[in-house]
Amino acid sequence: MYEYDPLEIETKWQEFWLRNKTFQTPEDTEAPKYYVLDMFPYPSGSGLHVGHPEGYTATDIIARYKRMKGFNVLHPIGWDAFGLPAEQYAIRTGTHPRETTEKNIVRFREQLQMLGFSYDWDREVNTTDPDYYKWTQWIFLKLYEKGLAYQDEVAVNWCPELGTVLANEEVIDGKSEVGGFPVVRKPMRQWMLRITEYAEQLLDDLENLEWPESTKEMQRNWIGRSIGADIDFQVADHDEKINVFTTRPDTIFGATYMVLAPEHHLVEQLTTEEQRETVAEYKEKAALKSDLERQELSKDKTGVFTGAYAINPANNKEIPIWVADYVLVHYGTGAIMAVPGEDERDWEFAEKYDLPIIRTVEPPEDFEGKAYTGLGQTINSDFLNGLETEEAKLKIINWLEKNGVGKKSINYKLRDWLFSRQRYWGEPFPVIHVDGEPKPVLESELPVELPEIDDFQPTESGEPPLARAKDWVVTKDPETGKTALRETNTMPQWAGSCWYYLRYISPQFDEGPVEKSGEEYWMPVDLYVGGSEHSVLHLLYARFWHKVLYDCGVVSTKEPFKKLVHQGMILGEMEYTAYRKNGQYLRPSDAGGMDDVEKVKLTEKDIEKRQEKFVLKGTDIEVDAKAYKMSKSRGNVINPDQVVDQFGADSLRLYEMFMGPLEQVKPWSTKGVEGVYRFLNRVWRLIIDEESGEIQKNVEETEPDKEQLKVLHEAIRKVTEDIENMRFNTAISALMIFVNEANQWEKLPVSVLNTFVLLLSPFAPHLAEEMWSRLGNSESLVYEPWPEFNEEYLKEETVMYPVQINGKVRGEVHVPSDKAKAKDYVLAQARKEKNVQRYLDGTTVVKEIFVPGRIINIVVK
RNA sequence: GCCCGGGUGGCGGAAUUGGUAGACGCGCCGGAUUCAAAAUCCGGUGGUAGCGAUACCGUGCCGGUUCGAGUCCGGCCCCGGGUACCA
Repeated sequence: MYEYDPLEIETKWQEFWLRNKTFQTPEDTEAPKYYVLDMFPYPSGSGLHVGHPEGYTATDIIARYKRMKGFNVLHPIGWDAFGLPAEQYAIRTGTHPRETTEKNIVRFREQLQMLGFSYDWDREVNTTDPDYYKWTQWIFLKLYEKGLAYQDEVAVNWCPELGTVLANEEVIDGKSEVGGFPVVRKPMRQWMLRITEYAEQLLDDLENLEWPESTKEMQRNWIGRSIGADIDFQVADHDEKINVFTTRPDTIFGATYMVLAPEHHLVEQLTTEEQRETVAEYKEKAALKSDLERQELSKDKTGVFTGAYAINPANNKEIPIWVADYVLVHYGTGAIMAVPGEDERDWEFAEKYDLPIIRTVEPPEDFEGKAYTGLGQTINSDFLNGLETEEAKLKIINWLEKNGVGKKSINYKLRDWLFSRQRYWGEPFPVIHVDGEPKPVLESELPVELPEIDDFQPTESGEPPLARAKDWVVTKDPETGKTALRETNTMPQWAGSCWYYLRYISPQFDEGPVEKSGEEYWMPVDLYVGGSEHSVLHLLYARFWHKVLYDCGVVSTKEPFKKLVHQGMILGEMEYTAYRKNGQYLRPSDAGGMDDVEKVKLTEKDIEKRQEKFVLKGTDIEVDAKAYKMSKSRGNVINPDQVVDQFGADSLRLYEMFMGPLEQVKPWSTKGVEGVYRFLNRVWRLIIDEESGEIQKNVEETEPDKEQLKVLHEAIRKVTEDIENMRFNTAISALMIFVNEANQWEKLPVSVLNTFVLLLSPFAPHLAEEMWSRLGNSESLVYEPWPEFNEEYLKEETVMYPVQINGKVRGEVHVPSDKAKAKDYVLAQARKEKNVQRYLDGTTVVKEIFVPGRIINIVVK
C-alpha cells in the first residue's frame, strides 16, 4: 500500500528547502517587495504552543502566495530571548540563563522547521546575542543624546517577590502581570524614557495605519489626550498660585473648592498651623496605601482641609483648599478646581464634607442624577449665562488669557516609560557613573556585555544581581581616568523587541542597527501578525523608538508597521460539566460559590440541547458547556508535536486556518483536525493510486473540458480573493469543493491538477511539493507563478432566478444566459412557473421587481 | 461605569452593494463494501406538519424602514476583550 504518509514527505521537503536555501531572501531590489512579519516568540521551556502556529501559518501562506505573485519576500523569525522565566530558573537551579535560553531556542527552531514555515533561516535574530544588543544599547545612547532618557527618583511599582520594579502596564489590579505577586509603591532611582515627548505624534499617526480599529482605539485611550485649560488660582494671603488643568473651564463659576493631591508640592506651605497635624497624618496614610488598596478604597472618598483658601479668578470668591487622594499627583498638575455640580467625584466629596454645590449647566428636564456631566446651557455663571457648553469654553478661555490667569491646554494620560529593571537577564545600560553623575559609554566600547555571575538573586542590600559582579561594576572612565561605577540596572524585555524588525533587514551589518539601502527597500513592514495582548505595550513602545530613529535619520518611514492583524486565541476543546453536591445535581449558576461541589465531566454523547441550554440526556439537569483557555493546570493543552506526529504538519496548518476567521477566538477540536486530514488523504488519492503508488490511471495529458475549467477557475478565483483578504477558512473550503467535484470526473487533465496543486501549496506546502514533483515537474513549486483565473470559463449557459411573490420564494426559473438580462422575457418565464402561477391566481400584480442576475419579486394584492 | 468586538443548525463556521439563510467541515442517521470491524464510498440532515408536492416557523429580544432585512435604523438582553477616581 502507498498511503498518504505525511511524516515521510514532510521530512523530505523540509530537508530539501533547508539544503537548497529555497527561502533565502532575494538580494535584488528589482521586483516589488513584501515584508511579512510575525511577532517573534519568547523561547519558553515548554516549547511551542498551538497558538503560535496560528499566526505563523497565516503569515506563511501570505509569504508563499506573494512569492508566487512575483514579490521579493522578507519573511524572518527570531527570538525575544531576554526575560524572567530563564532568570527565575537560574535562581532556583543555578543554571545560567544563557544555557536555558540556548536550549529552548534549539527546541523552538526544530518545532518551527517541523511545521514547514518558509522563514529565511539565515536572518535569525536573538535579542540576547551581544552582536544584537550592542545595537539596542546604541539606540539607548541615541535616546540619551536627545535627552529622551533620564534618571529620576520615582515612586515605582516594587514587587518584592520578583525583586524588581514593574512598569505601570505590567501591574494588573495591584499585582504583577507575571506571577500575580503583590506590588507596593517605593521611591527609587530609575531610568525613564520620555515617551510623552512623542504623545502627539503617536496619537496622530495612528490615523493612517491599517490596524484593527479596536487596537488603535486602545492606543488612543492609553495616550489619553484631553483638551481643556490651565488656570491659576491665587492662594489667599500667600504669594503662591495653584495651577489646575480642567477640561471644563466653562464650569469655573461652579468651582466651590480646590483639591491638591497629597503629594502636591504646595501642601506643606499652604497648610495652616491648626491643620498641620491632620494633614500630615493624612499624607502619611495615603503614602502607605498600595495600588491595590487605592483601587479598593476608591469608592469612599477621603480628604482633609488645609485651612487655606484660594481665590476663584472668575468671581473672586474665596474657596477652601483641601487635600484628598482622589486627585492623582501624576495627572494634569496634581491639583483640581472642584466643580461638584458638574463632576460626580466632586459631588460625592462635597456631599460627604458638606461643601457647597452650584450647578452651572442646565440639566435636561428628565435628569434625575446628582452631578450633571453632560453638555447644555450655562447657568449661574455671570457673563457665560445662556451659552452652550462649547461656546462657553471658548469665551472663558479667551477671558482667562486676556486676564493672564489661564490658557488653553492639552493634557495626556500617557506617562514617561519606566525603563529599568533590577534583573540580570537583560541588556546592561551603556552607562557609567562618575562622581555620582551618569555618563554614556563611548560608542566604540559597545557592547557592554553582561558579566558572568553565579548567584542571580538580588544582593542583601537590595541591589540588582549585577552588583555582585564587583570587578565588572568598578571600572575607569576612559576619558578622565577616574574610577567609575557601571549601571547595575538592566533594560526591560520590551527593549529588544522595539526594533528587531529592522535587524532582520541586515542581520550581519556592523556599522549600525540597520543598513541604509536595505532599510529603504524593505520598510515599512507590510503585514505584521501577532497577539492582541501587545496592543498597547510592545506596539506603542516600538512605534516610539521608530519615531526616534526616524528623527535620527536611521529609518526612512514614520511608522514601522503598515498593516497589523491579531490572531485570535485558540481555546481548549469544548468541555461539558455537570455539578453535583451530596449526590444532588445543581444548576451551574448555583454551583459557582459553593464548596465541596463535585464536577462531573461529560462527553457530547451524554448531553442534548433543550431550548437555550444543554442538559443531561433525558433529564432536566443543566450542564455547563464551555471552552476554556488552555492551561497546564486545567490539563487541556494541545501539544503541536503530538498533532504533527498523528496527522502531519500540513493537517495542523490546514486545520488552524480552517477553524474560522483568523482574528476570532475559537475552541480546538480534534475531530476537526481529522476532518482536514481526511481531505488531504482525498487529495492524495485523487492523484496517487494507493495500490501501486503510481499516478492514477485517469490522470492524462488531455485538454480539460468546459465543466472542469469552470470548477478549476472558480477555485482560482475564490482562493486568490480569500488569500488577499486573509479569509483562509473559506479559501480552504473552496479547495475542498474542487476536490469533491474532481473526484467525480472520469478523466483528470494533468494541467488542471497542476494548477490545483499550486493553489493548495501555500496551505499544505509539503503535500503540494510532493504532488507537484510526482506530476512530473522538476523544480520546486515555490517560485511558480500563481494561477490567473479567466472570467470566460465561469460563464454559465443558463441563469437561475429565484422567483418571489411578496418577498417569499415560491419557485425558480432557468433562462438562457443571453436572455438573462431581458426583464420582460425573464418575467414572462417566471409567471409560467407552476408554483408561481398558483400564487398569482386570482390576484392583481401591483409591482414587479427585477434585479438582473439576482432575483425576481412579484408584488400582488 | 465607560470604550471596543460579537450573538446564525447538535458543534466550528458560510452568506458581494439589502436579493434563495445555513457553503465547507465535524457530528448524527441510513445504505454499499467487509466473516466482522476500522478505513473508504454513496445518500440524507434547521424545526414543525405531511407519503409527497408543499406549507408554516426560523439568524439573541422588541419595534421600525423596504417589494425584500442575518445584513440598514431605534431601544433592550447576553457573552468576550480593554480600561477605570485621568479632572
